[in-house]
Amino acid sequence: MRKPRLSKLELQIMDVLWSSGPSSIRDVQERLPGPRRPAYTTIQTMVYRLEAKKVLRRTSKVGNAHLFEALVSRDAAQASLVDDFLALFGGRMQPVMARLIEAGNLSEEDVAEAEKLLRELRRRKGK
Amino acid sequence: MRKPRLSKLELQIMDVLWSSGPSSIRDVQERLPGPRRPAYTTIQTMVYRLEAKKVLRRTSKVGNAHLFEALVSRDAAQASLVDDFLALFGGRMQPVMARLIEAGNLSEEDVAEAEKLLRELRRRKGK
DNA sequence: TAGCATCTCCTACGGCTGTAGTAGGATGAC
DNA sequence: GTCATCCTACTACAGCCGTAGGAGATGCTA
Repeated sequence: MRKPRLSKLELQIMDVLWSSGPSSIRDVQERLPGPRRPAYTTIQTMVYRLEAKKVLRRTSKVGNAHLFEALVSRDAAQASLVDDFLALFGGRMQPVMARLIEAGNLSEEDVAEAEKLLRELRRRKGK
Repeated sequence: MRKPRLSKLELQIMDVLWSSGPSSIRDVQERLPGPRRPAYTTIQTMVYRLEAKKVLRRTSKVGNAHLFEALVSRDAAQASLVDDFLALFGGRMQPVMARLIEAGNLSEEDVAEAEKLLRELRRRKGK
């Protein structure tokens, strides 16, 4: 599976598919967040392009409307996102963490959670 | 100061200015990493655009070459980067951390460092 | 001062993203 | 059956990014 490289709007669209399963264009458009929601045909264009990129595909029809489902997992897409992001920082985590903490985005609970995950991972690997 | 929103190449260019101080276009082009380095005029175009966006400015001349210096700090640029990145995850840190750890990007040292930073921040704020 | 190297400034273009309109086919309600 | 509604498929366009070439000015060197 190749790297997806999805934009913000593309991710929002995929989020609907990941959360709600196979959906029509209308479904996607209506479930998009915020008051400044793009027009129906805007979503349609993006969905068609995602289809061309094999990020999603048509499955079945309901009435004359197509349903679309994700071909790329949320995990895979997020992994690409993280990779690209890290590359911007030269792959070094430390400045990233520093920025996250200074911006107040990273709480003590987050760090505690991270530690727990790390311990689990080590245990799994060590075994 | 507005949000910079710099692309990968723009960041690489700014990195030279942040690291080396005022530089000519030739300087920037030669200090760019990797074997697939863009042409001189490509860098020039990007620099001109960064100038139009007020991310950098001309300072002086050496011979007939202009020197350019950063108007936006590395910290500010990185902060924007982090903000945009977090927005893609809905602002929730937990999935981000999980992905970082699973990808093996986040080491125990990184987490320890994060804790230290958090403690410092708490101390500074608490006082 | 003649010539070469270097730099500036302008122009161009293809790809991607976000935006949306239009034409026409299908569906459903009456 | 007819009409409004909904959906599809296609087309268009502007902005940004990466890419770079060409024309002409400037500066260095012999």
